[in-house]
Amino acid sequence: MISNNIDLESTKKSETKDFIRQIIDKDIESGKYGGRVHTRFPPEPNGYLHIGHAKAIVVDFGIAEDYHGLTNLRFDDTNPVTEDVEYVDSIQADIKWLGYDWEDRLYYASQYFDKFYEYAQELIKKGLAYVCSLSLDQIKEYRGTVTEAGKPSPDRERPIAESLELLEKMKNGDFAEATYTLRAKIDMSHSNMKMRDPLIYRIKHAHHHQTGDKWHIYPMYDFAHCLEDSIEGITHSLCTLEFQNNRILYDWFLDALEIYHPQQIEFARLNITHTVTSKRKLKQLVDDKIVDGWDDPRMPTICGMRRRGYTPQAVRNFCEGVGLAKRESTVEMALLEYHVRQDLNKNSLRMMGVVNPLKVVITNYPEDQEEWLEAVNNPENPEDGTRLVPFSRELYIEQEDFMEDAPKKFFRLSQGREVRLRYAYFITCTDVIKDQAGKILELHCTYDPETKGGNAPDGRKVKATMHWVSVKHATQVEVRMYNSLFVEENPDKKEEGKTFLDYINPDSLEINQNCWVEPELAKAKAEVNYQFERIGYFFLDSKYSSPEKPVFNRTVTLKDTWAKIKNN
RNA sequence: UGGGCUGUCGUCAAGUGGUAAGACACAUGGUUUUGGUCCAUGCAUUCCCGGGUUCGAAUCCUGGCAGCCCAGCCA
Repeated sequence: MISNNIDLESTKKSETKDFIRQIIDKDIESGKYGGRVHTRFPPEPNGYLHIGHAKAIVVDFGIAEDYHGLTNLRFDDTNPVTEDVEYVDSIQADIKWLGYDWEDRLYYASQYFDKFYEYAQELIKKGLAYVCSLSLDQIKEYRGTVTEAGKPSPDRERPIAESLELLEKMKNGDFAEATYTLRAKIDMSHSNMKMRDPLIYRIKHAHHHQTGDKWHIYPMYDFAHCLEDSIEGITHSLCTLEFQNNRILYDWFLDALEIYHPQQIEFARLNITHTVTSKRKLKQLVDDKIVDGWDDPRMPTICGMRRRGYTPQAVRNFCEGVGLAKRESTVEMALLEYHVRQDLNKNSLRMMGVVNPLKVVITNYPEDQEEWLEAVNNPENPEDGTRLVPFSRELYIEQEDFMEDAPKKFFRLSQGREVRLRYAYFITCTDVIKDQAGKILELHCTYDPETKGGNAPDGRKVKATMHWVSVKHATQVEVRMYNSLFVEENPDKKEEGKTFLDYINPDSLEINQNCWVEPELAKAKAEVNYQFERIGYFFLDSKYSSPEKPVFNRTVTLKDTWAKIKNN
């Protein structure tokens, strides 16, 4: 009885809702939108999606899903000079990869351009907008500052008919860029700068990837976005904190036009330590060839994470795990890695591969003999079955797994010490063979035939189990180890004269050419996550790997308790 | 500086007047043919600071302080 109550209580607490879901609960209760929940994900097609967008996607699609609502994918393509179809394709691919579906609701802001134009005319007719002839610099000057009120444009009281006519000419391409703008007539002394007669249209003689050369004027964000949401019947327009100042305008346009009015709700964007997510900075990493492209496995882009071997489920779990609130925050990279490991532990195939080989000769094992030993593919999922791994006289083990004059806490191989080779035998190191310079060339060991499979009939124990591959049967592969791109938690931290590029980690990529894997791994498939036992999770590189020369990306390391002990 | 928003463990984050959830990280033990996984335990006498209201305050009032956003014909 008592424990039941405790369970109930703890369940309830762990399910507390974020502030947006609380708002939606209230809206549903009050019948605000007839119980509907309809969100949208509105990227501008001017760059690749990154982990920050992933959170927005999980928020937009996830919330709608929770309430059995809908989510539209809408390209907010109101500025043709920065946008490109290249991005509309990649963005769709990335959202699909994350596992979300907008069904037939793919929209473009540009498909509403005619409607926007009508709304603009209506605003003029209501005396709420005017065509302004101020130059760029003048507009800036007339706007005032945060502490000083602005002053009205000389065109502010332009007759309605004249504004209408001028707007028509702007639309037809009769004027040069930057000669005229359409502005909302609001309040030049408003304490919120956004309200000081914001621009509605600007002239751009630009080719648009969707509408071609039809338009010579393009709408500004504040005018367009609320209308897009209104036209699509969005209920909750979720966006990031920096738009808080814009909400007043969002509401103003919809009220002025007296049309369907969704509500904008802002939440904090996702920041992660040891990386950057600004479009400009990511682009610079690509342009300066610091990384291998937008999909470099070190990039926080969705395509980068995909190439590295992160799974959609891990990324989604992470995004859900970071929470949804209004406070600016930076999540530790460790949390992302935790979710990646969590997913991969359940869903990866265990294999054996040696990254830094050290040759071992089993001196009492017959030279011409080989055995194929059964190994479990995934102890977390018996359905993944077993495979056979070849064993023979000459093996490779990991250099790190042998130490001369080993300390007490080192459990692995050393002279005179016995360890287990996973799924194979107990071996004992008898001799260390070195060259004249004292460099270790190989190890001589003996094996105990009684311990086949890894258990001693006499019940004796060993402290370590090590991975290995048979030299004769091994395939050489390339393995790429990735470390964080930046050495500083916050690459944007301001030290005098430094930029984020000064905190690039010189060791963010280590390429190992001389790695050896078991036969099953030599046949590794693309898009499958593997665990190299005791090392980490790996994924075939989509760019450089080939059947002749497999290239593996390290997705993430295994947690390494020994590394901690060693470093103390 | 005018306005908008935010300050709860190292990092996220619940909490909505009844005596500080949870996760990651960290630490310590146990299990283990991966020093992985898993399991157990510990980890904020205190919520940016000061004053007030109250039997009772992270929650209410008040005065400070700190951080972020806004002065693109970007979104």
